Formats: sequence, structure tokens, C-alpha cells
Amino acid sequence: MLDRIDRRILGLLQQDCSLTNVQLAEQVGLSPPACLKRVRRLTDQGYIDKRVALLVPERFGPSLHMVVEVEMVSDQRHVNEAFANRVRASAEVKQCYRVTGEVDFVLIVMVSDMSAYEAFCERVLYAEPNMKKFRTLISMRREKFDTAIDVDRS
Amino acid sequence: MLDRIDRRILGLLQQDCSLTNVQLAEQVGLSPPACLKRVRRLTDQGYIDKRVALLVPERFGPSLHMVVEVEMVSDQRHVNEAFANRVRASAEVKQCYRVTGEVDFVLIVMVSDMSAYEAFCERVLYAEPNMKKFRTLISMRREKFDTAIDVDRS
DNA sequence: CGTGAAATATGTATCGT
DNA sequence: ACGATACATATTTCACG
Repeated sequence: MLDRIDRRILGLLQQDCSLTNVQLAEQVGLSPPACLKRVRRLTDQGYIDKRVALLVPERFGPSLHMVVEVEMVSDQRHVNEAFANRVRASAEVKQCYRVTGEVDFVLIVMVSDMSAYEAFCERVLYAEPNMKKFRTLISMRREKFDTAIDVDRS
Repeated sequence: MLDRIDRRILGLLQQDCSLTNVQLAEQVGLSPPACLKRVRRLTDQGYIDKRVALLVPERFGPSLHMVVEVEMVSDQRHVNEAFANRVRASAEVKQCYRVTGEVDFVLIVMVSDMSAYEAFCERVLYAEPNMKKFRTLISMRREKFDTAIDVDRS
């Protein structure tokens, strides 16, 4: 499926995709066309989702990260699917995890200040009829944010 | 500081940085050299951290996301700094938020299975003398993962 | 900021292993 | 099937107005 060179390519690209294909080819020891063919194949076969620029939040004014644990009234799938959709459409919500146990959803919400967070709670959380309760953990500091995954395991 | 075109550039690049400079220039209505100069300036001035390829986790075998709430014994800063450093050096930990309240840290940990998670707990959490207790929320489904930030606010 | 030209990179075709 | 070389096309990047 994926050989050592493919993994090396993916590892490098998820560290830094501003590498030119020539540089990438050099790093993995292939000719540029051979390297390009692999990258194209990895993209076509759905290993690479997309390439994005990661910005530095601090440069855009103060911001808060909220970790929000949401408990729903019922675990009915279609009802919670509706909530998941609202959350996906909500710009403040950067991540949403569906978890098992008492809590049903964990959200990572990014806002510029408390009033923006209150507005979000009104618009998304309190507006959801199936929402039972939620707990907010306030973070003023993101210590680590790494988008790379372990590519040496499949 | 940042004008409308800068914000437009940043907005586009954090959606998709595989755009060529020619395409980007076209979208924002500038000549390629003018656009390139802005991108370089935005990078040099620290608005852009890096460009990365986001991979599709499902293509690399099963994986679990753990939301881990960690409570420390003492809030002594230098002690918790040591823990933050361990966490930063730990490959399984993709994100770490320092939060206020009972809980001190929230980690997003990505592992292939439960035994990998147990190994992580032993190596990082139980090994930390200042760790009082932690709670794990297990997620088998990441509903949303958006690395883009709101660029229209500073 | 735009134009045009030079330097690089990307992408294609073909051949060889 | 996969990679290398050579060549054509496109992009990046610099100098100048």
C-alpha cells in the first residue's frame, strides 16, 4: 500500500508543504517526476485532505480557546446529528469530538472575548432543544497545536 | 496594519495553500509580483506560521481521539512548566490547552488503540509527580476539524 | 503596483530496468 | 510497475518604470 518513500513524503509534507517538488524529490532521493507522481497518487487516493496555511492567532488580536463539554437530553441519533450539523456550520467551533460516557460532545471553540462566547452559547447551545447542559473550560493559552499524525502505522 | 487584500490572501491561504501565486493574485485582483510581495511580507511579519498538508486519519488505520482533563497537585508555575514541556515532547499529544478552574490542562491525544493510550498514560501522566488526577473522554469520531481562524477581527 | 524578461519549477513523453 | 532523462509549459521572481 504505502512504502517507506510514501511515508517519508507524507511526513515531510505534513511538516511543511511549502517545499517545492524539486526539494521534496531531493529529500526522498527520487527524480522530480517520480516524486510528483507519488504526491499526485497520494492525493488522488485520499491520503492528503488538503494543504493549508496555519496562521499565528496572537497576531490577530486576543483570543480565547474554550473547551466545551456538552451533554444532551437524549442520545437519539438523528437529534444529535442535527446538533452536529449546527456545530459544523458554526464558525467559532474549530473542533468537535463525539465522545462516549456522560458527556456527548466536546467542542473546541475559539473566540475573541467573553461576549463573543456568550453570543455563541445563545446562538448554538441554548438554542438547541436537545441540549441538557454544558461545562466550559476557559483557556488563555494553547501550549501545543500539532496537525501531524503518525504516518508509520498502517 | 492589514488591509482588505491582506485579509483576503490570508483567508484564501488558510483554506487552501496549494493555490499558485498566479491563481491567488487573480483571486485578489493583483498582479502576481504584487501578490507575492504581500505573501512574503505576511510570512516575514509572522502572520503565517507554516504551510502544512492535512492528512486523512482514517486512511492510516483506526484511531481514537482522547480528550484528557488533567488536574495538578500544585499550581506552582515552574512545576507545571515541566509538565507542559513533557507534553510538548509527546508525539501522541496533538494539542494542549492550559485552562482555569479545577482542571489545569486539557489534552487532545491521538492514539491507534487503547493499549497505545495506556502506554501514553504510564509514560507521561503517571510519571509526572505533580499530577493529581485526570479524566479521559473517549472519542471515536471527530465531527469537525478546522484550522482556519477568523482573520477579519484585528 | 504593473510590465516584461530571466531563472525555476511543474508536468509530459519516452525510454530503460 | 516504477524510475530517470529530456523536453515543453507554467510559475516564480527580479529589475525597471
